[in-house]
Amino acid sequence: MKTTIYDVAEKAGVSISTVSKVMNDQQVGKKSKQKVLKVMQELNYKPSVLASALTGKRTSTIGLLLPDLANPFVAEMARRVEDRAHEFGFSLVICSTDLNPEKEERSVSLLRQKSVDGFILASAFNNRQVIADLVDDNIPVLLLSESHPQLAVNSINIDNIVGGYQVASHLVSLGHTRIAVIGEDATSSQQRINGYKQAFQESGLTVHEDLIAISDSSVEHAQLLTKELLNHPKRPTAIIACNDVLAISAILAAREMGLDIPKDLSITGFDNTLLSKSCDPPLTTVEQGLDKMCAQAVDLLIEEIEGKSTAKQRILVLPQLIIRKSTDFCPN
Amino acid sequence: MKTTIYDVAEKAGVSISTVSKVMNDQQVGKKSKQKVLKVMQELNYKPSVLASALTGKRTSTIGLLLPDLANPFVAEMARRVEDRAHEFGFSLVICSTDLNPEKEERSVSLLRQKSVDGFILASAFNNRQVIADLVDDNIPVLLLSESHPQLAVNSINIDNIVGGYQVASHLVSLGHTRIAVIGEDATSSQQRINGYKQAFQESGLTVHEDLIAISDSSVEHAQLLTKELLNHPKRPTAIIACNDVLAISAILAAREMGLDIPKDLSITGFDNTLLSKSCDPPLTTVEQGLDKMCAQAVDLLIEEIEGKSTAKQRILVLPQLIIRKSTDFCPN
DNA sequence: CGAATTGACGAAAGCGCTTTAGGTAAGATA
DNA sequence: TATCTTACCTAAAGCGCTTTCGTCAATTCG
Repeated sequence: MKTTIYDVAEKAGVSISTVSKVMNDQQVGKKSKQKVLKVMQELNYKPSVLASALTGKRTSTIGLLLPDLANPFVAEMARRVEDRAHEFGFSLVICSTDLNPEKEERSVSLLRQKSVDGFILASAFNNRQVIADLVDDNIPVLLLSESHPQLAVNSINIDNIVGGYQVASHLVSLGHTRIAVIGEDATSSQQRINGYKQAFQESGLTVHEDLIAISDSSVEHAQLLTKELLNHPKRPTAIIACNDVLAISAILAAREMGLDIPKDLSITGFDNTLLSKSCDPPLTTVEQGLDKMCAQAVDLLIEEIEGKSTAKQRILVLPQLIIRKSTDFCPN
Repeated sequence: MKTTIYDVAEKAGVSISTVSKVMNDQQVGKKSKQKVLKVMQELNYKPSVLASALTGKRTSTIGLLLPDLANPFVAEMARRVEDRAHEFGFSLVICSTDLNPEKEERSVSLLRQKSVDGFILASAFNNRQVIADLVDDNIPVLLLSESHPQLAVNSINIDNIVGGYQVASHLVSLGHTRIAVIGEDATSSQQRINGYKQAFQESGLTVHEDLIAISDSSVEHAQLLTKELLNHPKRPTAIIACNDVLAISAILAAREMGLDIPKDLSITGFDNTLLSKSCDPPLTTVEQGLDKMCAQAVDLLIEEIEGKSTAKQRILVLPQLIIRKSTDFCPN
């Protein structure tokens, strides 16, 4: 039998209200307070979050929704969010959505039943209606590394357009003109692609829409798409992948076709994950200030949860190009 | 204001007990049942997990503790556990412990306050006392990919000995007789090394203890050790690394010494991570059957949570050798 | 046709906590 | 001494749900 507030009250010879007040730092006589604290110690009493949440207090739990926890970049983000959340005594319930709008809805609905205090939607979240409902119902939400400009929601993001622009400019400066892109069905990919297009246009190059492919984020599919891109009558000399995992898939596919990276084909990633350093060759990629972003995200959400927040914010962080060995001059 | 069971009851013209019974599939007259269901629909009523848990039901939440969510291998595990848990309507609260016994304790304590239904301790968990307490308090626990033979706890693991044996046998069958090993200071490495020794003895080969090195798991140290091993007066023709990261470090080190993999030196990994496919050359390694392990883990834990479980089990899963390009016949 | 059985339903207690309203004893005021 | 304040503390209601128990009407049987 778990020890309850009643056990403490009885053993300390006070009423449960007094015990409750001690726990919540409300006015209590010094003597009673000491006694109660001592008994709590002795009984190793831990109040039930369930019960206290039922009476209107927080659960100190936040729901973290992300596309796929198995994606190293996403996992890294989750870890950082987790650390910051723990600092405030919050825990994380994590759900992978696979970018599937129904899963997204189910997860949010489930977590709402479990009374999480707020949500962080990280990396990508497609079901806009669900977000809107959350906002309507006054449940704190924050978009991390994902944006829905239509919605009045706190969000914190890297500037994906700049990121795409940086990568594309880098390749262009190496002499590439036929550059393929492989992205995911997510806003961030779209924005990165837009940046790429801008860089192209600025350099007076034409964008070939048939060199832009959208993967469903499985490794197999990405490889398939890569091969298709490389079989294009006028084979591209570089591929911009919208994240590191896609980039690695592309490397594998290219290698299977007998191509040397970066001699025959330059490939760039995005996110600067662990993978990008340890793969062969190490990836040229884009670093997001993940650490700061995640911390800020948690801070902002918790502020909103605790009702201290002012107006909604939309924060943009600037990315940074990291040049490694997967890009080289355009062959011939 | 969230809609509660009272709202439903009132609108349906029945008592809250009837509504509750409908939700819990207890005997209720057909007419009332239809009516209640309809009203629940209309009001989009979702019962509060908090409230129902307070009256003795499950929270349908399990605590997943792991060393570091940012580690891709661990994250992959987490994802699989998550998927299986979701199938049963359970969610996951995830905590990284960094193998720090105090963090381990804090996390468990916090999650207990939040009334999770059970715990999965994955990959590694050092604070044995905490596990013992959990067992004493009859809270379901399961060790995944980690074992504490002293404790009567459900656990599920790969058979590391067999894994080591498979790898060593493979190399022996390729004609190698001087095989070095590089592992970490962990039970799993020890067991893998034992398997290697068994394979050697069975083949009538002698184990040279001076060809076994233990790395502190930093990439640099692993490379240093590799070089030392390769500078041994009688240079080994193969290296067994106890995980993929170590294997890749070894590859890099060997390459720096001008050796060709696998012509001059065969190298094997362990875990069959993404890395092992994407590195050059792709690693011969050992697949753990993660998918099945994780699913089984969840199944077992939930059985225990629902009280359907019989005795505690200790399950060993057999690993599978994956032969890629990093191993070849013994030179000369 | 009366008695016994059965099924449907609701009143109410209880889960562990917070919070409000109110009571009591001690000290302050005059 | 009589009246007012404070300072502490508690009883009790309430959060949203489950569950036990009792009531009542419909059904069955002798």
